[in-house]
Amino acid sequence: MLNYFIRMEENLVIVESPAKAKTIKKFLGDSFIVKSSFGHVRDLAKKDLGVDVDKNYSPNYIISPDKKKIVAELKKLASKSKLVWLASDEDREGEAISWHLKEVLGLKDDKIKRIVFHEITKEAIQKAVENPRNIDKNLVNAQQARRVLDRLVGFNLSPLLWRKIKPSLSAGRVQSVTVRLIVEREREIIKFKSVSKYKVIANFIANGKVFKAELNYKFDTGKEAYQFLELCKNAEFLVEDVQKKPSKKSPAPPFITSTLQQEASRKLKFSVSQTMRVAQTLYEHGYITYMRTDSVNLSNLALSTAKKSITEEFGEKYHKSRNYKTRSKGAQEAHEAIRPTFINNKTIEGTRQEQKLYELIWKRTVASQMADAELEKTIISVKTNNSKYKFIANGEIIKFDGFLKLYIESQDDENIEEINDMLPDVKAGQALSAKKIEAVEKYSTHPPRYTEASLVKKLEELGIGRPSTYAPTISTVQQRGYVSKEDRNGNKREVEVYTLENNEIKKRLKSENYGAEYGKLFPTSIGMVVNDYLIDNFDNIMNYNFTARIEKEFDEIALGNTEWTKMIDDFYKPFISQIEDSLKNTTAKKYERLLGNNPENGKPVVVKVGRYGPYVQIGENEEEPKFASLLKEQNIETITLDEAIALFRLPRNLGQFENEEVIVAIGKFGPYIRHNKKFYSIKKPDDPYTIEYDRAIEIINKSRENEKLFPREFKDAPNLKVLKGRYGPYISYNNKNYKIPRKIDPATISLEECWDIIKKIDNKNNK
DNA sequence: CAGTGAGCGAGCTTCCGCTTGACTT
Repeated sequence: MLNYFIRMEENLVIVESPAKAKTIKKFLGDSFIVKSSFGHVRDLAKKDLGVDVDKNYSPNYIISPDKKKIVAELKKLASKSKLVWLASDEDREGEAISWHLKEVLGLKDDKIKRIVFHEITKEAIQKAVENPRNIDKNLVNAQQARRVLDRLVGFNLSPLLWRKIKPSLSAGRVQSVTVRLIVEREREIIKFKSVSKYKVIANFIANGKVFKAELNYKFDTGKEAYQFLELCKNAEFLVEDVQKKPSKKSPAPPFITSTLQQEASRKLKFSVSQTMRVAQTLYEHGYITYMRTDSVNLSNLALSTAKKSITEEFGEKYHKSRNYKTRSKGAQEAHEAIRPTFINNKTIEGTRQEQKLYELIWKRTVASQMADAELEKTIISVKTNNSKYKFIANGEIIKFDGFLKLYIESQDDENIEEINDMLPDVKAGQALSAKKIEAVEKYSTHPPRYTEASLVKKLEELGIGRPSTYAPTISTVQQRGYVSKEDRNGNKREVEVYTLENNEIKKRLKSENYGAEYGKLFPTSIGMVVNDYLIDNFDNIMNYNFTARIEKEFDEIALGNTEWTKMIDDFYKPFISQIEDSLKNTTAKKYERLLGNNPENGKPVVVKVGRYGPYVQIGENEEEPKFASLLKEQNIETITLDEAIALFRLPRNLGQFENEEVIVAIGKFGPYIRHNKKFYSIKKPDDPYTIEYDRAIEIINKSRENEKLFPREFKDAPNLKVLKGRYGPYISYNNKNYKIPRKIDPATISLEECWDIIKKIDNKNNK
């Protein structure tokens, strides 16, 4: 068929991912060996800057330590092959991977062929093999510029922070702007003042049907709302206008990395990293296409199988072929959208999580090829004879469900308007009677804090970061202590409700929860300090458009219009003088805030940020000021005087037990009792501020008894033991270990439960 | 990992993007 198929093993094909290698092997026959490089094989040396800024930014590349083995293997195979096909992805990073491979394997130009394909089908691969090209050095240079710039920024800014703020901190083009987003959102929330307004909803009756309509005005006070209801007592309600409008909804495009992360978060409550882990498994099993992509493109094969699948299951009317266009900034489109490899497989074998994520991908992919939903929207406006305000009723009915049969995209927005499904058939001029009219006090809500997934959405909109880095970036900013993912208990408040019913107005108070947060990203005190320092001194790099701007310059390099070293030089010269200037002339603002005076002794209470993080100090310029660290969930910008003083109520010394002191305090992992160098955690409903001596001893004794239980043995199973180890409780059986799930208490676990766990884990491993 | 907050200074930390293991509990 092809000239290259001459002798066994004359061709070596190198791709980036081993799963891809496996698939391609099937399409290519015996004369091709297909191997993977596992991504980049070389990177800038890490021990210093890795770039010689005095020698025209010459990069010092070394083979990454974890790639030494694979490089040696590839070298050996390459030397035995006649041709080496470099088949890494068709984008900036992929081109660079091919070039680095050519360099480290010492390959001459006439021994390599550069090929690319966007989908893994026999046709696409054959076409690629028939159309080889050379390595695009301009594109490689664009990658070198990207790499070198990130290194110059990161390895100059970070040491500056070590000097000015605290060791081991970090800064970079992506992470620092990520932290900025979270800090600025938090400050908006701190500034936000919630106000309440009165929203009026009427339940009208027409043609024997009840429907809801909202007043087109919200009252500022309960008094005004009350006065309006008074007017409604004897009012006539007339239909002023009825509008009917056809409308339609279209399905969302197939998944890319960021949208998969968002939907898995909203629909399945997966964290961003969890989504990627599960998707990786699906990919490795061949169930889905590659999961790190920014392309919404579907292969022709996928389009035709989706069509077949939809027509067979729902009928021809439900199918509509669609090609989506990628709209995100800086997309490089080396892959397809994330879709099932075989669209006729509705379900797969695997863990519950794998099945759920697969089902989500399947539905989204198929729905994207389905017909629009056809709706009819109705708006009825109702006027009264003694007020200028009007009631508006919104109705929406589905005339044809189309893609909605399969998939509805979730929204982040929590304030969804009330919409009637079917409205009664009323005519202009028709009189209505009001069954009930209610004015409810509604508080405005602050801008929402970011979740991991909504942060990814924002980063993608700004063109910052890549599909392969969203999850790692989120974990980096948390590891550095700039951001933490937390839950917050809400508070209760009472809202006023005025109800007009049977010509009588009643007032009542309704209690509601507000301010509860789940899995939201909060900036830490140190995150805020570092952010402010960077914005003060490096506003260019901290600008949300910085990445977009340099991306344009990388594009010029890729087109061959700019020398990459020239672009870097233009950036570096002013940047390094900013760095030198900051080293000499700046100090990070010492954060200090006076909260007030301690009511007990009148001494000033101040929040500060020190070497070990944020703390409160009582008494200044004294021989012995008192210190206390802020709790994990407290922030220097929001802590109050009362909260600060409460910190000094701990540690508490409850007295002596067995000749050792019993101390209660709050540590890194929450409240604890310390006794004789051992720690016992205090769990709710016990409270470290109020717990008494007797109860503390009880906790110590209970924990001791609990310890005595281990190792637990069962007389019916001599080679089975329940143990507690470094990573938590586990079962040891026939020299194999099995983790005990968190929801099962190892102190009371039964033998049957042990067998269950063993069976489940063994089954999973055998698959 | 459990209690620090002065200052000195050895030696360490750090970036973004491409990809999976090896961890075993």
